[in-house]
Amino acid sequence: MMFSTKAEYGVRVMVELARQGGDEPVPLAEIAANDELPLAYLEHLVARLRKGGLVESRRGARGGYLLARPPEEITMAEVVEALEGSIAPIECISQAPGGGLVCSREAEGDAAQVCPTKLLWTRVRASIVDTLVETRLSDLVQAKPRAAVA
Amino acid sequence: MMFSTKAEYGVRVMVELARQGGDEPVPLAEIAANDELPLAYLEHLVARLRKGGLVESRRGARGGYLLARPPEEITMAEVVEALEGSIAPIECISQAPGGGLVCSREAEGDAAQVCPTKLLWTRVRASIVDTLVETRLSDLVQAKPRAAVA
DNA sequence: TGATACCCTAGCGCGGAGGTAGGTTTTCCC
DNA sequence: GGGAAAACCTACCTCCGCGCTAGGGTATCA
Repeated sequence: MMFSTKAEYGVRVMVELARQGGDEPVPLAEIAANDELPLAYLEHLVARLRKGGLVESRRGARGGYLLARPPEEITMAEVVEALEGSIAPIECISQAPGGGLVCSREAEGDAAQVCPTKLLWTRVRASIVDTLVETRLSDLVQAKPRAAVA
Repeated sequence: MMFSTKAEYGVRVMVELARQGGDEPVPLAEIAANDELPLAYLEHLVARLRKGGLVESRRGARGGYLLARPPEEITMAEVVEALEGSIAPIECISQAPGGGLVCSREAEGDAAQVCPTKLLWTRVRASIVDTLVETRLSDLVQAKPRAAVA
């Protein structure tokens, strides 16, 4: 297993918000009920989405959450990163402040000492990020006949 | 973080075995010393590699491990799967006994109920597996001047 | 016969995942 | 103005798997 339920639940919330479409804010309680997810826990996740600039909130009665941008302009890379933190397939690989990837195993002085497995994890990371960037929120929103709109 | 150190260490062991090349079995203690990894822990990992048919062992004095096949014929998908178990980006997705992917969230009776996020995780999984299959052990083995062969 | 190495089972400490609890603040509607 | 509805914030709690360690047993060589 690689992504936690943070990513799973969070993506579901985003899909649900995209479905409701309008300018009317959607209360979290409604989403929690629809997807049968724990409300209190969703609050933590949606806080991350908000800090990531993916979602906006309206407080008070008749409040709730809305997408900050149209679904076509939201990539799943943004969503997953907001929820899980920066995407790395393995602990020793992280992104340097410049875009490049760093392997903590080759930090030592010897420049000749190249980590042989870095190639693998770099490739894996790239393929994950690529498909997350290619997949937009709008791709996940289908017509699914919403059973009952209470 | 997505793969544990099981994958990290295990891949390193495989690379080390590929480097030593020959028909001479390599004792695990040597690999542990070279890579500064805990021997007792490596024993657990290499057991998985053996059960996965990737490595063969010789017991007793002058024993050790060898690759079961030449490095060009070993994909990283096999290695990672042996170490980590079946590759799934998220808990609710698993592979059915037939190759297809199953989402535990849509098990219920209604056939109309399609999980909207399944598309995403299916894509992610596919891209990971693809690059793991494409990358072979031989790709990771470079000339790295081994400092001192004791 | 001893040293060397693989092999197996058990257990343990810690951190993070996956929540729960309870309060505070903002906003709408009557 | 006074609820009620919702977002928001902080603190906590439990459980499980990761990353080991420990201590044996067993095969094989010199």
